[in-house]
Amino acid sequence: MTHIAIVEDDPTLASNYADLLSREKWEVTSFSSREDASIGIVSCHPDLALIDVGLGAEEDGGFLLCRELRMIPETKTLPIIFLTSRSEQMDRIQGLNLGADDYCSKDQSMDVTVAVIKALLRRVDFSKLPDSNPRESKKVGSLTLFPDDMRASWKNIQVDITVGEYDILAKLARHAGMLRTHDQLTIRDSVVSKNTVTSNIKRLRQKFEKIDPNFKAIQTEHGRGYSWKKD
Amino acid sequence: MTHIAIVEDDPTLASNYADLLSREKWEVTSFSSREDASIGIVSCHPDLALIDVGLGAEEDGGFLLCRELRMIPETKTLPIIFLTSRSEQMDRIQGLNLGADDYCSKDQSMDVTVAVIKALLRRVDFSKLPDSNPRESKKVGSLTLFPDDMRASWKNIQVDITVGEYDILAKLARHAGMLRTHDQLTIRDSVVSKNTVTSNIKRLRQKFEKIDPNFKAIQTEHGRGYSWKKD
DNA sequence: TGGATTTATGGCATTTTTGTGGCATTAGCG
DNA sequence: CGCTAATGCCACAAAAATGCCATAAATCCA
Repeated sequence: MTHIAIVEDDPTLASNYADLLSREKWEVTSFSSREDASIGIVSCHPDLALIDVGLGAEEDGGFLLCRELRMIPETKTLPIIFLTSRSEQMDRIQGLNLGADDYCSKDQSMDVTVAVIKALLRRVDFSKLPDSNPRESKKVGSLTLFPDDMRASWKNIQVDITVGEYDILAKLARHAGMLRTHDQLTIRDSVVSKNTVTSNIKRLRQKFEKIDPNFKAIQTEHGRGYSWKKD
Repeated sequence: MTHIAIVEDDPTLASNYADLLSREKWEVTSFSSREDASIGIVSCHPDLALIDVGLGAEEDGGFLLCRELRMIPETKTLPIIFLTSRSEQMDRIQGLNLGADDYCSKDQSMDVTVAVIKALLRRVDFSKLPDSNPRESKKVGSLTLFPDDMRASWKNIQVDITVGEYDILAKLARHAGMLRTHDQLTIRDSVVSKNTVTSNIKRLRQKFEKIDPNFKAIQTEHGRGYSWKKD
């Protein structure tokens, strides 16, 4: 699954973007400060980063972050798109010169942002070698997540889960040991009933137990939510 | 030397751009009509093309050209930047959906254009692949692809497929075993024609099954996309 | 311990996604 | 210009995924 990082300090906007991108079936990780982002992005290695230019107190925290990321080997070539509320052309030039790939005005429709992201992802994809790309995977104890195709395996046995299930599983496992509330595990709009999460957890457990009757990694924290127990 | 193609029917503008780009030490080739460009670009294989949207008599000759180029194997992944005098947001989305990489308004300073070009070149450069000869036939299990004439054979029996079908087949088979999303299998607009991929998959399966009733190499991964199963 | 609340479960309804055949439109070519 | 094949589009069918509900079980707290 394509993984996109958002760096935006306005919580409302951040969640708007998160919603929008989730709807495109992309995995989203949000950061609200430059400090969080520069550490987090390196460790969660997203496929693309969406960065608000006017981040933090400084007028151009986003630019600083971009410069920073471009100096770190792991993120030297990370596709970066700037979000800007001001639409002066200097911004665009400055951003591009710092090593960003493109920019989007926050004033326009978010459809534009999606189109820009898609175009950039396509460009990056064009140049992926067919064979030299081993399937990316993330290991959390006995669990292995394969974001590329939204699959998972437990003790090296492939578990046959659906995309919705993967979504929840990934959210749990990515934050292993930490509590995830119902809301945090909800896939789409928060309008849907809470049973949805419950149902998916149920199905996940069933599928894992079919492989390993002793499976206990999904822990329910009564009244709070769920968590993934590292083994 | 980086080689850039300009497609612009206003001679004054064309020469302005040519000057500007030459100043960046880039080699420039200009075309003034869609017809010239579609032939010329294929044969002079530039590193990037700058295309005026309002090319020729039609209001959107540039779009037509882009679509054309995206269907020709040699220019399928050519970096394309649109030049537009109108700056409506629909233009940007439409252009991007046609497979372009970015756009620039002709109203702004040309410095912006240069910055955009540089950003795109940088992105392409990040991932220069040791180009394998695209003319060589490629074998993937029982399947053999012949890029020259866009044909394919299955167990040494020639399958009579069309270019559009070849396109999708190649994308699937070249990434054998890996998931290809709907978006990845289509170059053009994914909003208007979502069934296009489905239709082509359908036809491909039909044609392969006619040869080999047991054909199962195209696997659908529900909610994810399709993949080619190695045999 | 008992009642209130939260979570688990199985089954079923709904929604989403994919497959199929047919037809309309378009591109390519002589 | 007109013919033919390719392509895209649509409506409906089939399959899969997802959400919902009633009820059972578990947990919490007074």
